[in-house]
Amino acid sequence: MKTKESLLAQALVEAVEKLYQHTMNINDFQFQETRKEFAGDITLVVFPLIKISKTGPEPTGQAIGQYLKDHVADITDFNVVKGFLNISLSQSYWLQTFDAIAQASQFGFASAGSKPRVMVEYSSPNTNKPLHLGHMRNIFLGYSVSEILKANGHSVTKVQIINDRGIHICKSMLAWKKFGQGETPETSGLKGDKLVGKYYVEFEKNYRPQVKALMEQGMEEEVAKKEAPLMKEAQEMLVKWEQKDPETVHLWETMNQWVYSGFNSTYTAMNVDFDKLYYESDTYLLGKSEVEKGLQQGIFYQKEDGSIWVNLEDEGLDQKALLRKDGTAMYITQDIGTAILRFNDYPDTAYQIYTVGNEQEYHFKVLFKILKKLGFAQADQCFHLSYGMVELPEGKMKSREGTVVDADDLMAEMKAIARETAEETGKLENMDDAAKDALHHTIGMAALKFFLLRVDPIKNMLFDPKSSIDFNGQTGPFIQYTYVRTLAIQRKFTEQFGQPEANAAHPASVGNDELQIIQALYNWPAALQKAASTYDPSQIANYCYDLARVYNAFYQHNSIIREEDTAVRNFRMQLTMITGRTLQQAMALLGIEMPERM
RNA sequence: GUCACCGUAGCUCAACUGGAUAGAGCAUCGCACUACGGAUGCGAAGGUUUGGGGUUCGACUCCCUACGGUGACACCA
Repeated sequence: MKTKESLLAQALVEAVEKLYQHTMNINDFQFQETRKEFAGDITLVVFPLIKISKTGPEPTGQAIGQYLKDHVADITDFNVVKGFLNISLSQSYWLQTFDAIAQASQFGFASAGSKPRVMVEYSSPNTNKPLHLGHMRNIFLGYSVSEILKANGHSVTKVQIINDRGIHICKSMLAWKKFGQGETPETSGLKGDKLVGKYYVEFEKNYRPQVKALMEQGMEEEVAKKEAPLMKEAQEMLVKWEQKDPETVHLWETMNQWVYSGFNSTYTAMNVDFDKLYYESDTYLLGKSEVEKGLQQGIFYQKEDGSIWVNLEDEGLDQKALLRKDGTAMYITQDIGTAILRFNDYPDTAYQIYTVGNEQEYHFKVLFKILKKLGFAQADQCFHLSYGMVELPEGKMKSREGTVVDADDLMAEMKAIARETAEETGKLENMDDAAKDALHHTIGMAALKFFLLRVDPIKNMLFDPKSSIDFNGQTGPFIQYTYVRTLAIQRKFTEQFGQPEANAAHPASVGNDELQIIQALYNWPAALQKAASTYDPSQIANYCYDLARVYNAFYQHNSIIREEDTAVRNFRMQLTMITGRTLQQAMALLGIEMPERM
């Protein structure tokens, strides 16, 4: 396929040479989309050229426009408005472009493995709490970015690090031991992660009054938090765990299994997956030894009390502790170990992308500098895919404030709304219950994923549970509906006229609505590339919405099956099919499935 | 206190990275319609892009400044 720019390139360079005796590279010209209110398919911004032409923007535009029109067959017309040269391209150019798009089975996708391997980390939950709305943004983002990078030719390894170690786990374990009376997911009917989460809350419920009581006796809050009997017990448990006390380790393993099976069912419902899981309990020791190695090499230094530090003041950062004076690992220690382990596991990895909330920007800045100091060249390219919070109207989402939106609950709610809406329309009467149920889930997830992904990741976003998520307008189901309609039309077309021919002759001329669709399809590769280079799925989401909207406008004003002219009818059918295909392939990059009916 | 990010219609979000008259959806009002799938389409109304300076042919975008909202600055994770 010839891009609009490449169509003009040669003649444009020539034009400037002949008219102004100046040699320019095609990349030096500035193009943009022509605004709707003007005639044209592509616009050259002429302001930058007036220095060369030594005349005003108008005459420059006129002169270049005329030259182009005279020398490029596919340019039918041009106009100059202020400093903008609007160029109109022939219908035959657009028809050829459409043919090229239609023939590519995965238009816009780069061939697999043509770019280096990238590792994408996402989700990475703690094992003491169920997944909530904040995780959902993380998970959908990470999954989508992985798919987008694959579509752009990268090999991708999807991973997560599971924070299965530390005092927070011990809190759940302790509370379960004290108050659980042997409760299990089987006996309680609770999902494993919910059960463990319940005992985490239980711990806090009993722990807080203890702290309060100590403070009332005149103890400082800091001290009271450490001295409360429950906390001391939890600390003892952590020590026992580190000493590999069999009973403690066994309980830890049992409760972790509960959590993992709970998480897995949530991941299945979300339709996301991982290529490899990393566990903090496996990586923190490696982190420790790497830090010690770094100390020997003089990259880090040790204070008198025995703690190990790195000095990043040269880099404009601070000093940072890497290992406590008692020799135990910290959060960053573990991350160092994990990163190194991953580079060892997948030596062809060019860099890692960490999908983690923006509150950890400093942490990752530090981490990448440390990796660099340790001699990992990949550190330069490592990227913190930082995203903003999902805020609730009443205030931020923080588990301690008790305003979490649980992931499983929310998915169930979305599904219920999808069911209601579907039943109102009543189009699914001859579908069996299992298929309906799966469909409602697909639609509910589309609404949810699209809602979370259509916003620029770096921005904080708002989720209002009361108004919930819309199914009309700029939404996932709107796009699904458009897709489903393209299939319905195709079915009916086939009934009446047989399979649509892929290479049917084009009509003599096509209307503006049709051109709009071709142009929207043409824009897909650019949207995909931008999404990949900026790690931003919202580019894909907004593209899908645009394409669906343009198609719907066309559909509303033009007949397809009832069109009598065979060539026109076939062509419109082709447009319909390629639109559907593109929507389906694009939405897949957001992790959104397209149903056959809805 | 220092630093980072954000601030666009009543609300939720866009704006091709410096380009034309800042665009969509929701909500409001009004149309279209035997509709090939109406979870639709068309239109109206809604904006001093938080305020104030600057840079230049041209600023939502870059710089400075004030204000507002987040967040980070632990031998927490």
